[in-house]
Amino acid sequence: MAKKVTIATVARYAGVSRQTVSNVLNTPEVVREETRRRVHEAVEALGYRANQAARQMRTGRSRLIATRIEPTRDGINGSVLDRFLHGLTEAAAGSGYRVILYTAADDEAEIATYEDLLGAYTPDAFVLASTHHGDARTSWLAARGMPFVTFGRPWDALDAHTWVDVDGAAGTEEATGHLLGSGHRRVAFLGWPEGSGVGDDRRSGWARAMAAAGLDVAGLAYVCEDRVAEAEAAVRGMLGAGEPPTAIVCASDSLALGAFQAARAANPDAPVAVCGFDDTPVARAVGLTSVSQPLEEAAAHCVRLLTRQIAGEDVDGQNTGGQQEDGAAAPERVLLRPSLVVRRSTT
Amino acid sequence: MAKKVTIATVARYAGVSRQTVSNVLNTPEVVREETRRRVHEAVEALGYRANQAARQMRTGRSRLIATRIEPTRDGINGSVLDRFLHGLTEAAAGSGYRVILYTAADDEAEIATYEDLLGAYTPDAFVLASTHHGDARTSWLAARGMPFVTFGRPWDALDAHTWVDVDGAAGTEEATGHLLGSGHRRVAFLGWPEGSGVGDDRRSGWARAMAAAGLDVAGLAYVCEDRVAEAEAAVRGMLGAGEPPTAIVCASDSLALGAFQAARAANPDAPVAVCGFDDTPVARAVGLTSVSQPLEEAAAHCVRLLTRQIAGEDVDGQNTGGQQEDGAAAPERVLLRPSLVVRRSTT
DNA sequence: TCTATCGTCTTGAACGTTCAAATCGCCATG
DNA sequence: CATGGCGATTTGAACGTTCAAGACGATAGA
Repeated sequence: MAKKVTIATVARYAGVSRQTVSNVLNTPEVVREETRRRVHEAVEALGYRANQAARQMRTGRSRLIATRIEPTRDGINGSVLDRFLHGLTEAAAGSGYRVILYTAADDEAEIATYEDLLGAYTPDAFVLASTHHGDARTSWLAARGMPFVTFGRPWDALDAHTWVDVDGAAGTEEATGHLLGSGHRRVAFLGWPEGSGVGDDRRSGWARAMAAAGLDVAGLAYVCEDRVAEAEAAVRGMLGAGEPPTAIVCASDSLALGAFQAARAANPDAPVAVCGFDDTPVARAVGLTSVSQPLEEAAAHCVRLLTRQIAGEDVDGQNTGGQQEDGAAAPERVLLRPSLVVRRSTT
Repeated sequence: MAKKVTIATVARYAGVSRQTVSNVLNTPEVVREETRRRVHEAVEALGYRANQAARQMRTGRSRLIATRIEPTRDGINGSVLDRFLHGLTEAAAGSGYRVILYTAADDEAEIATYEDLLGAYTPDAFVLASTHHGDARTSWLAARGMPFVTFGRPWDALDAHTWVDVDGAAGTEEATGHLLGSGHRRVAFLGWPEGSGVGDDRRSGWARAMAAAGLDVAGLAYVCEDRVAEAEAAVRGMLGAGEPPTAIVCASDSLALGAFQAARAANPDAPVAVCGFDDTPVARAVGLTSVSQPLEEAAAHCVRLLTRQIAGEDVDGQNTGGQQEDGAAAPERVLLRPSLVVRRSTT
């Protein structure tokens, strides 16, 4: 059972003091090159790794990023957050951070978890997904000066805090444009009931594209809950009515799958074109055209913005009040453009 | 900015010493009831939370469970591990543990990550999924005496270490039995190429059920890669041949979806019955009968077995060699029974 | 030559917790 | 009445790291 290798072990091996080893690892520029080399050799030879707990004790930094893992949703779109989580873990590791998970049934429970986590593991930052109107979590964290980033806009006030999001409207706009380019004129939109930021945003992209083409959208906007069966029923009704659309842009792959099934049932040979959102495995499997979010990129931005916030905390006194010359004080926003993956459901 | 609340703050507030506070929290039985009450009040009033880093320094325990998050697979079945991960996070929280994530491209990279993690964050245990023949990770961890559990059997030697798994064979057996009960006689199996533990296991359940019913399986076992398109092609061929099956049990929902599409295309009015595995969102959405794994339960068992291993470590010297009266030394195995979710694809 | 400065390295202290040992009062036992 | 033991609590030390301050020799400026 090999004894634990501490900084003292390395120091003895290299014939220097503890602090010199620490300096080699944290502030190499203050130590002579030859010494640095010797210490590195010792670290290598002994397989030394800085103990995170001890480091945290002294510095107050845990190099941990906390985020919530959601219960699998009904729908098909759950996989989006999982891909994001994977991207986050990778990006974090690239910056020397690890991701620690928690669950919470609702916002209130989540805030209780914050208190727990902050007391015990003291993560350096939080990543919040699934933002919504009147989100209580962000203000709680902001009030405590905790660094955090949301993946998803704060739908109430865009400049409230740092966030990363994907431009859903641009996605549906591109999808609609793609259909218009194929000759479609009656392009419908199947979305969620009004009031959800994400849903309303996606609808607006469709409306914008239609308007730009000089087309009337009256009677072409449909609404239902985010479930396959409901979408299927809705589209069945839509196609049986007087002047049915020839293409449908959907707010999610769940809706799109339902629409796709209804379309094929109504006319197996030349079904109505259907376009989904999120490019989930199902869309790939079924051959559904869909809007794809750059999740890995979004996750990388989250980590980048967080590390910047954390670093900014160190020089706290300077940022508040003075000229924000370095811009570290102003919350940053990143809006990424999704891309359209064209498959056979729109050809 | 409220000062940090430490054990010393609580001690002063309650008029006792540090150690007494520590005792109230860790070994309440040694402290007088009245004192205990006073300390609890102080903890409550000040919102005290034990600092994990400091605790870890002293005890060597981090109360962290490390597990890997996989890159999203091609298929549809990725959601299985995500549900498991969610269950794991919840179960861990229930036992006072948190889940910390890492990624790794392959086994070798994963082992490198172990060294990193063990040096820095020193998790108390690991949970490994996606076990396979000749898994190098388990022996590495075992050699270092690291507590770990795999979700998935060690396919080489069942008694090698502690594991939790779902009885895939029982699942396909039940699915096959369900189809036989509906009057089907020519029930085919569509699985993965031989050599994967999971796949071979699932095939064996089907074979068992067929044998029990006295049916011949010659020419009824099909094989293809785990992709929707390939399954679709395979089943198209199958149904065009001389004596086609009337029902197909599949090793995954990906395969089942492909089979389902081919079946409906071949005969929209009375398609061949199809049964999948994993009860993924897609199966739910499309109406595919599927075998459902009790993932939350599996995760809970993992945590239970881990905490037991961790606790067993403390009395290390006693367990080795002596009579294993308490059984803590022998690796435990848990095999859970999946359940069949019947939907319209088999009626 | 004396002092100041710089580069390099070392020493003591502290972070918050728990372990091990010591203290103290009290009661039972010989 | 001395001794021992027990229950309840306190005190000192240690975990491994980094910060703050200091030491030491060499070089430069007055």
